[in-house]
Order: sequence, then C-alpha cells, then structure tokens
Amino acid sequence: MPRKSHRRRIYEDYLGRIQRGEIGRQERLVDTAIAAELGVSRMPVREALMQLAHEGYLEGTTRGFTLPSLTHEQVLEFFELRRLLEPRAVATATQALDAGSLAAMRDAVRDAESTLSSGDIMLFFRASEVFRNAWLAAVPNRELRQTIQRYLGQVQSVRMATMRDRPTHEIIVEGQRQLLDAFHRRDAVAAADRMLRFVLQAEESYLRLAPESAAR
Amino acid sequence: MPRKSHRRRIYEDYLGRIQRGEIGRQERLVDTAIAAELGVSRMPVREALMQLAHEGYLEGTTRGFTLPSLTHEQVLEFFELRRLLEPRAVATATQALDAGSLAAMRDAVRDAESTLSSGDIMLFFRASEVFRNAWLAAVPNRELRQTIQRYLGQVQSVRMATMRDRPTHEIIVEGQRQLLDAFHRRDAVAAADRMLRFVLQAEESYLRLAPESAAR
DNA sequence: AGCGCCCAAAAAGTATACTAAAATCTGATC
DNA sequence: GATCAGATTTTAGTATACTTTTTGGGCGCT
Repeated sequence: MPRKSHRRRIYEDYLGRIQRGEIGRQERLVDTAIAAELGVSRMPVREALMQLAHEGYLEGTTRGFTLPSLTHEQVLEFFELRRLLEPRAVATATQALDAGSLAAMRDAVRDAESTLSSGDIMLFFRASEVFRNAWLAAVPNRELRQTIQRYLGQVQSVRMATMRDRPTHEIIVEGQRQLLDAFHRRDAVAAADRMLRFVLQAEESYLRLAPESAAR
Repeated sequence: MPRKSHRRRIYEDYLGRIQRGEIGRQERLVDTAIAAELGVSRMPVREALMQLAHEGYLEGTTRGFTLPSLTHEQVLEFFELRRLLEPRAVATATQALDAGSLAAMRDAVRDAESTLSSGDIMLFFRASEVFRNAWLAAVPNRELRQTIQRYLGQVQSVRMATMRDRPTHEIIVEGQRQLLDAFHRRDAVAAADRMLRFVLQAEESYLRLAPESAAR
C-alpha cells in the first residue's frame, strides 16, 4: 500500500531534520529506537540511516549515527570547494532564474533584514536557506547543484554557529542584498564576483570565530 | 571472525570491478545471485550494492543494479565540473607530490607512450588510471579529491570509449607528458593551465565521437 | 583508592522468511 | 495476427531472529 517505501520516507524525513538543524550534535540515532517509535522493523530505518551516512549527512559510529564531526581542516577544505564552484553556479543560475524564484528571494532578503533589528536568529537562518535554495534550484547543471548540496548539508552546524555572530549577520544580509540586485539585473558577472567575495567573507568570519579550535 | 564485514568486502570487490571496467553495460547485478555465489545471505550484498548506488557507481532499477546510463547532457555537466575543479586540484598536487608518485607517473607515461605503437588499449587504460591516481592522491584537500573521484567513477565508460579513438589516444599521451614535465619542475601554474587544456581537449574528443547520440 | 578483568548490555551485522510489486509469459479473444 | 487479461516468475522491500562486536560497568584484587 505504500506508494513510497518506508526507507524512502524515513530517509526524506531525517534528511529534512538534518538540513533544518533539528538534530543535536550529541544526539545518537539508533535504528532500533527509531523503528520502535515508527512501528516498523529495523531494516528500512537502518537502510535510510546508512544512505544518509553514505551521502555525508551522518557519520556511522559503533554506537549509533551522529552528525559528522568536522575538523577545522575539513571546514577549510569545504571553503575551497565553495570558492571553486559557487561563483560559477550563481553565474549560470542568474540566467535561468524565473520570476517566482526572484520573488521568493526578495521575500527572504526582507525577512533577513528584519532580523537585524529583531535578533530572531532562527528566522534569519530559515530565510537564508530559502534564499540559497532559490538560486541553487536554478542552476542548470544538475551535477554541480548536487555537489554543492552535498557539502552544504555537512557544514550546516558551522553556518548555524557563525550566523549568531552580529558582524557576520550584517555581512550575510548585505551579501544577499547585492546578490539579489545582480540577479534582478541579470548580471551574471556581478553575481559571480559577489558570490566569490561572499564566500571569502564567510571564511574570514569562520576563522575569526573558531581560531584553531575544533570546528563543530 | 571476519575483521571486515561481508558488506565492506563485497563493496570493495565490486567497486574495484566497476573501476577496472570489468562490469558490462548490460550486466545486471542481483543481490540473490551474488549472495548465492558467495555463500552469504542477501543482506550484506544488497547493502553493498545500495551503497555503490548511493555513491553514483551503480543505478538501481526494478530489475537489478546496472551501470549508470549517462545522458549526453550529464556527460557535458561532468565536463563543467572537471573544468572547475581539476586545474586547481593539479596545482595543489604539484606542490605535494613525492618522489614515489613522480616515479609512478613516469612509468605510467612510458607505458602509455608504448601503446601508441602497440595499440594495447587495455594497457593504455590502466596506465592512465595509474597516472591519474598518482596525482589525485597528492591533492591535499580531501573533500576536493573525493568529489573528483566520485564523478570520475561515473564517466568511466565514456573515457573507455574515447580512448579507443586514435587521435584522442595521441592527445592524452601528449597531455600526460606535459603534465609530468610541469610536475617535475614543480610548476603549479603550468600544471593547472595544462590540465584545463587537457579537459577541454577531452570534451572536444567526446563531442566529436558522440555527436548528439545518447552516451550509452 | 587504583587497577585490571570479566561480564552484561547495546548496537551493528547477518541470516532467513515472508510480502509486495513489477516484468514476463501465456493463452484466449477479437 | 494483434492485443489484452491474468498467471507466473523475478526481484525489491520488510519483518524477525540470531550472532558478533563493542562498550561500559561492576567486582575483586593489590
């Protein structure tokens, strides 16, 4: 009777939770516990969790699955990938964005701006997700898009942490404003340039906030 | 008593077969059949095959796992990724290569040159693998390396096909010669430039040999 | 109290069995 | 001869039970 398999539904459920930052760093996902909660057997749960692990969203330990613990070095490595891929990605997206995506990004930037005074970090976080997902969905190269999505899922917790920092908060909102402007003007070159600057600024923020220490 | 799990051994076994091109395009990998052959149950085999599918090395169909069937568009998308990542990757590898890797690449280029007259395509193919794996292993950025490896596994069949073409054969050997020269001189800039040209040439070869048609 | 050893609990791994869905085959009907 | 319905087979999906490995804790020893 299930049009989608249990495995697939559980996979999508937990992928969403991870991407929305709903899984704590110390939380341990164990197949038997989840299976009992959902009223299914271990196997579909186990396979869903293993799939998430294979895709880098979780880390399999000998005592349940947890969020991957990134080292300082790994975070810097992801920033190198971002520098290489994201400028090109936004450039190609600029030429493919439709009116709906542009409107969604306008709303997202407005929400993000409002959090500068309200201090609502969770809204800021969600608005940033909306903004990013909107342009990312417009990237025509599917493989490029998936590659970016893969590592973005992994650095979720790092982004979460840096976004709580006030100067970083302002930098991100300003970056989104200018990217949006470039999108509206269909200026792919400006978008690429701004995105590269954006990534470099994010890296600086990270280095300033996490000097030497383990990345979380 | 198995130090490694069945799943892991089967995974590594079939990953190797795929990467060495030992799996035919029409071949269907079915867990029950493999399990019977190996004398184990379905589950470890199933999980190994699913892991390979999650990582892009196989495609799960309703009738067993097969090699992924790439569309023309997908192949072009992978070439875009290669243009973005591989020049940077070789540049950083240039500065990290040790003597052993350099020696391995010298031997590989020598083997590849010999196949220009002998026509031994399989030796040429293996030598190219050795050459590529040698510099790839020296890329310090682990995430970058893994990203490259992921898509290289998928375009295996396309590479196989283009390498049978005589002009392409010559282009590849010449590219390897010049890359090796840059590596020896520790000239990261030259290596990056040559790799970009190499990827562009490979793309041209592909377009010439597979005009419009599905990529198999 | 500190140390190690052994045992029990927890979780991964594997085996087996059953169910569901999809593809292929078969034969009847037009 | 073509086509379609149903049966059969093949394979994926799930459930359950058993085994192995790992970990943490208790217990005795010094």
